[in-house]
Amino acid sequence: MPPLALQPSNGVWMLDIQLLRSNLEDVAGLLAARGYSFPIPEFEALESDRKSLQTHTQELQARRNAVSKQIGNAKSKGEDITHLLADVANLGEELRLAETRLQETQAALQVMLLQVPNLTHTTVPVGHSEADNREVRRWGTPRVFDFVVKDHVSVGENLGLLDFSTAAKLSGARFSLMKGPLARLHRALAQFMLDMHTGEHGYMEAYVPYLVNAESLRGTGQLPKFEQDLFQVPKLGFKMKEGVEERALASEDYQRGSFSPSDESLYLIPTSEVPLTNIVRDEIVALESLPIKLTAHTPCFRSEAGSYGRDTRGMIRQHQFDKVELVQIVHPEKSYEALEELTGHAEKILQKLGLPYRIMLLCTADMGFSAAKTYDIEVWLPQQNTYREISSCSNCEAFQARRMQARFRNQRGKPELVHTLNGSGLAVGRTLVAILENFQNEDGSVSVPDVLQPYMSGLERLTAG
RNA sequence: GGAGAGAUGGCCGAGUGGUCGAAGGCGCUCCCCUGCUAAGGGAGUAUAGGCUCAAAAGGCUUAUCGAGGGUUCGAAUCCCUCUCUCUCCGCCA
Repeated sequence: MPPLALQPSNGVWMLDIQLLRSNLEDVAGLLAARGYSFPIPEFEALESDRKSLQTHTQELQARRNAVSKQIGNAKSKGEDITHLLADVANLGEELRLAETRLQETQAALQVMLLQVPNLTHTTVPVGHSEADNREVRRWGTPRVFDFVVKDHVSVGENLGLLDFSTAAKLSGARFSLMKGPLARLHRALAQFMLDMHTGEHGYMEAYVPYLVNAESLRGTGQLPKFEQDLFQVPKLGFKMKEGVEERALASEDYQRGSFSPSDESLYLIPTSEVPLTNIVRDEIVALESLPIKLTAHTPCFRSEAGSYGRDTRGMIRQHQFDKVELVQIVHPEKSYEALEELTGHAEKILQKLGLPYRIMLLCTADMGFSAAKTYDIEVWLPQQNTYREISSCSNCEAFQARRMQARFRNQRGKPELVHTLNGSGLAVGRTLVAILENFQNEDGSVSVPDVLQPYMSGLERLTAG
């Protein structure tokens, strides 16, 4: 294996490193509430190593810089410099050693800290499982059926518009094939959502890459911890890549250690939150440009390695699904306001479609890695006789911003981390499931929600044939 | 895929081994002068980290000229690898 590039010395920290140093116990307590046990002794040991190594290294660097400056001066005056050179004879080796050890310690610290999830907001209920999530409100009344309701798989397959066995032939389990008016309804949903968010809610539509690099995934928090959930794509063809590496490995420069290979893979996006949010990575945006509100309709790809056995039937849990995403980049003081607003934007879609739902405030145990506070929107599924997640709206506060170094210039003209939010507005596949189940008729047809009919050339029902 | 050129601070742009975190210009901020829709003069103006300090201020210090590595007492400058941008040719939805 060629040597991997080490992290930059001023690394990407996940929590505010200052906060961690000064309030270690408090932070660990908050993390414990969300089920993460922070390794305090290991951290303290690494941190104290870091401190002494860094001080020592910088002293050596300062000495080297001073002597080098003297040498420069002496030389320009034509003075003898041999005694100066003797001065720093051993400095080089000592410095090299110190730098290496510092880098290793920084890297170890970074590996540890990149695993640490965000701190939760004070309004988040402490809990141990999803059972402790708190229902905030409900909208709509579930329809009363006077016939036996079918699940979306039966509805779709009976119409001949949904075909899982062919999808399995093409790709394997957890893929779906939609046909005819059902495929169109799926497309109509995405169009409708985008039109609402751009036309009514003030988001700018974006078309984004579906393959992103590791930096982007690190920025939004999917890497390094959740690589197993992602589909990875080698950047170069294997053959080409091998050729390049063989040549490189044989080269004199590699032998000397001055070769750095580009072995970066790309990853299929698990959500367009990744490309949308990373738009501001390594940027300092103007105060006046906030809030930045972005939306995109993209496919999302998840390998979901850990979840086999759950929702095996139907379109609920797929390796590929479409989603319309909402992202906001906001001033830190406005982010909780923005979370309510963004959640409302997602709700509006369900209201327009006429699908009953409830809003759940997730408890500490059930939240995503990067989130400080999350509302899940759950849509009513009559066949399951329950509400199922269709959207997740989160305020990540400065967590992603810190990883991304995404900042704005505050009123004093100083860079400050932005806050980032994201939410599904909505998951298109699951919305389609909800429509198939809630709008099914006794004869097996499915009514098209009023707001979607204009996108379907006025079609009012999905019927067999 | 082939050939070539490039990447420097908010922007433009100089800088081929030393006192360069980086000339000059633009922009921006503050001050002065002048006074009518302008101009002139002066000062300031990167980011991140560490140590110090009760804290702020301040002080000391380190790193950063696309990224990583190498050579050197010393690298924006020399060498290597990678990434990206641009121009021309080819190919292509």
